Amino acid sequence: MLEKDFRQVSCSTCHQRKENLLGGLGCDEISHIEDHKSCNYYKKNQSLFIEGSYPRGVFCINEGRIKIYKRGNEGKEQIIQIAKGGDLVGFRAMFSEDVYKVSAETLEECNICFISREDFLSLMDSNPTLRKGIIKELSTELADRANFITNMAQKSVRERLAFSLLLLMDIYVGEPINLSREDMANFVGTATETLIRLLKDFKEEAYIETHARKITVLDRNKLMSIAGI
Amino acid sequence: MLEKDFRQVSCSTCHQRKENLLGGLGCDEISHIEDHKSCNYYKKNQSLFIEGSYPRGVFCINEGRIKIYKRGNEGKEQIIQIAKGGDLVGFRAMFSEDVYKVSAETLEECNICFISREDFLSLMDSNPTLRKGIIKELSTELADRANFITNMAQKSVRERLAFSLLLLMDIYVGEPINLSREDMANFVGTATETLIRLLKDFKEEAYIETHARKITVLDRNKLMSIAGI
DNA sequence: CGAGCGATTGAAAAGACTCAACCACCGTGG
DNA sequence: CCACGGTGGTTGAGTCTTTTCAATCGCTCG
Repeated sequence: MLEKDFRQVSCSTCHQRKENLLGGLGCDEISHIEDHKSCNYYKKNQSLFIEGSYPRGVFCINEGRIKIYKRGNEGKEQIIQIAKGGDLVGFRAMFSEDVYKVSAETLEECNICFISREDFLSLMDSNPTLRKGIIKELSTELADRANFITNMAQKSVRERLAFSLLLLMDIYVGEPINLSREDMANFVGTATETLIRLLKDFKEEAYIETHARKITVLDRNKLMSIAGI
Repeated sequence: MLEKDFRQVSCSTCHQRKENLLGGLGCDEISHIEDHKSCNYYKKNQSLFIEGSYPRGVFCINEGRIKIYKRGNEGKEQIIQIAKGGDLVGFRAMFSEDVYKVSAETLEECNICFISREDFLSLMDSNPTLRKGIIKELSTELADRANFITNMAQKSVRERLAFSLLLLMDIYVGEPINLSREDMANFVGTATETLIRLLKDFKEEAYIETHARKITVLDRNKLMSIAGI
């Protein structure tokens, strides 16, 4: 269904760009990126980058969703974040001058542009708006992660699931949440079986409904009260 | 013992500054800060800032340790980070143009300088080195927190305790770890009683020794293997 | 010396995980 | 067209870690 979009995207007309961190660029800057970026189609479950490799640039998601995750000692994934169209991904490691500490993989078919490290950094040097946007973004995510840590440490799995479903609603706007049970468990931070049992509870209590793997939230307020918001 | 340091500190001779993010400042910049900063002595358990308030500047710790924490729904603290002499604290919320999402409180007697928001931001505008340092710091902490989240989600309390003790060794260099059991439990993310029981285990297995509340690590390697490093 | 807080211990309960089995759907190849 | 194999989803049962609640201890500070 997305076939029409799976081709070279133009930054100058890209609606995603206008809303994201690159929204404040000038015409000359855009045309420079336009000439230097590459634009690629990704299949489901394809890797963008993996933990331990060196960053070569940033990914600008045009269409599709990707998971950012970290592997624990037993190889189990912990999903840290799910990014969607419009999000910039992979720039953190570039700044820390270190290898990636997380991995990124598509959750569905994606269309993603790539801007090289050099181009992006020089853009940042010359554009204070972009710079401030990046710093603000980093700071906001830092606060999000402090919250994530606190949730992990103090909330029950049931509470975390409610919280996660609310987060996922903002990532799957206007469509049902569509994640494998395993990915969802790795996002909530629990075992797949536990996740399934709790989803069943929520379904029986009519907070959500499911069609195959797809989940629709029916009672947002109730989930908020369970999550403790 | 620290009485001698509890007075006005000079940035130009401050050893902490030379090692931290402000190490790359020029003479004129330093003297400007020198004139505008304030320097304060804090007692133990004093608050630097609390969640929900607006940031008015950054704190530069000259001496002493502070905890950065977030309160969960039941009011329980989750310690996100422990900062020590030389660390800059409280600048993240300044960039996100939002209220603090965490609180900060001294763990012991401290000597802390304060630089106003305006001074710090103008310094950042004019000094690319500082700017890059800040961005790098934010990125590094983001990676640390991804790791923290993964630990919380996947490791047992025993493993997390071993990991936390190793982190604390780097914060209490050359002296025993000195935290209340409750603070330590809130750092590890567990109940105080559970923490105490596990400390007892570690003591019986001779990985650590304790004198009153103070903890000395005896077998670093063993802790590393327990933590899974 | 007494109050009170932090530290410690014990016992019971609860939450979550593991393991094992089963089901359901889907695409493939005969 | 259908049997087959495989993956992902679901369920059950038992176990174990961790929490909770309650009680005691011990030290420090007025």
